[in-house]
Amino acid sequence: MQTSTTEDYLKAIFKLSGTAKAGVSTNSISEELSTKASSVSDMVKKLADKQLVNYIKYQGATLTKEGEKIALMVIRKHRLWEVFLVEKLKFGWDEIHEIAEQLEHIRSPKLIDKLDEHLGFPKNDPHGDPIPDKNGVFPKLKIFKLNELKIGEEAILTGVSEDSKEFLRYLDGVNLKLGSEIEVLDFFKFDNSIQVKINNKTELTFSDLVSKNLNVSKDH
Amino acid sequence: MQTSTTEDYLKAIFKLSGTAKAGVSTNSISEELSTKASSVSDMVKKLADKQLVNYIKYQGATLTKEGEKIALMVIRKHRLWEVFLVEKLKFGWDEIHEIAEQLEHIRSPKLIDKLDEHLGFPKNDPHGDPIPDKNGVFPKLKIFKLNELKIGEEAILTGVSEDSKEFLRYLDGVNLKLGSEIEVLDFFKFDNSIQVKINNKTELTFSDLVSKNLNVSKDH
DNA sequence: CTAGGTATTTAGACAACTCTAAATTTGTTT
DNA sequence: AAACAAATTTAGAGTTGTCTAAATACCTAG
Repeated sequence: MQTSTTEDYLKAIFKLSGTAKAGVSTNSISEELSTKASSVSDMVKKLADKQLVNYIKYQGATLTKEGEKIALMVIRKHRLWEVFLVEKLKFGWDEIHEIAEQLEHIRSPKLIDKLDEHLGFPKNDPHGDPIPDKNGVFPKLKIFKLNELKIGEEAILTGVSEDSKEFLRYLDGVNLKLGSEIEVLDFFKFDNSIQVKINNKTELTFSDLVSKNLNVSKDH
Repeated sequence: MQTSTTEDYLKAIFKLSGTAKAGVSTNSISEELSTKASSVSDMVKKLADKQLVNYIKYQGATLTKEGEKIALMVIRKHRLWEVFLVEKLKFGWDEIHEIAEQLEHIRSPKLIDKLDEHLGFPKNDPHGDPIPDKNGVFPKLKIFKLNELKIGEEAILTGVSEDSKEFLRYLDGVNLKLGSEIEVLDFFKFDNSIQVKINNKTELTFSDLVSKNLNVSKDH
């Protein structure tokens, strides 16, 4: 059975593997986990001993099948707990991350399956990120950035990339929620701002920065 | 901020303080926590450094005000999570202890208050044990053993002393639940068995062993 | 009141993880 | 290709909590 530190490392490596296919660098892991590179070096060696990562000195780490499986289960737990915190306990989007960081390490397969059921088998967490199923499969529906849409297209908000408190509060302020419908009315090339209509009611304009951080899926 | 090991020690000392007013012995703590006496000796010294227990060599430990406060909060969390597991996730009585042992260490005051609210501010956990309120106050209502009642008295089941799986399954089998009403019909001195009527419907006889392990409170 | 057994504490070591400081590798730049 | 900077690894040590084995204190029976 692995410790919660092990789970944190695997999760970090999984997250950082997203973009690059090469090994994840020691430095990037240390940054992700707020530790020192030397600690990472040590730990990654130990994870390799346990067959959870592949590691070649100076060339970074990748997850093994087993390591990836564990990472996916931790992510599943994290996201399901986030749904619980928002849907059942009425927490705000911006308060749940640190609590879920703790809850994700609770060990009980039965617990997580019952939680999943209790929540109605949600497909996405409150940030719109997909929740792996019990076999570790992601229900991937294609996600766009709002600024990638064309004029006239409609989409629904499925998540945000940036999750600083300020940003989430701003969204709350303009009454934009997960599942809100967004229609692209116009696009201003000179500053890349975008004019939208929300839920067929409110018209407003987002800066480039905002629209880049809104994840949407096209309205079937 | 204390580690979860610290919380385990404080909880154990609190539990063991229940009966005796003298210091809790090293040996009893080591038994309660399944560690060695030498480890306890070490740890208790450290807890004393942190002002969480009073400790005199060879005379055992007692909780300080601060130590007791922490112990009560851990117990509060443990019992609230137990209620959650049974009421919301539909776990059986006999499956929840080890999961709650993990959940009790989640650190977030806001979480536990919201959970309390979500559950409707329960006064007792699924075993009938009282849940300390957010100030650490126990809602103590007097609890009797079933075999302490007199013929003709009525009471409701508030908990069990013995919580082995076998015992809990037995109770399930005879459809006895928390809150069930129990009326004492007769008492047989020769083997101390007791005849009762449950919920004004079913009549049955409990052995001495069973009735000793059923905690009830008198029906107002 | 003393011998012997039990409870407790000390001493020394280990496992998991962390850090700082120093050494080494890699890769870039001229 | 040499030299420098950045990234990475190694060495050595600290923390928390655990253990075994040995030493010590306590207590009770004779």
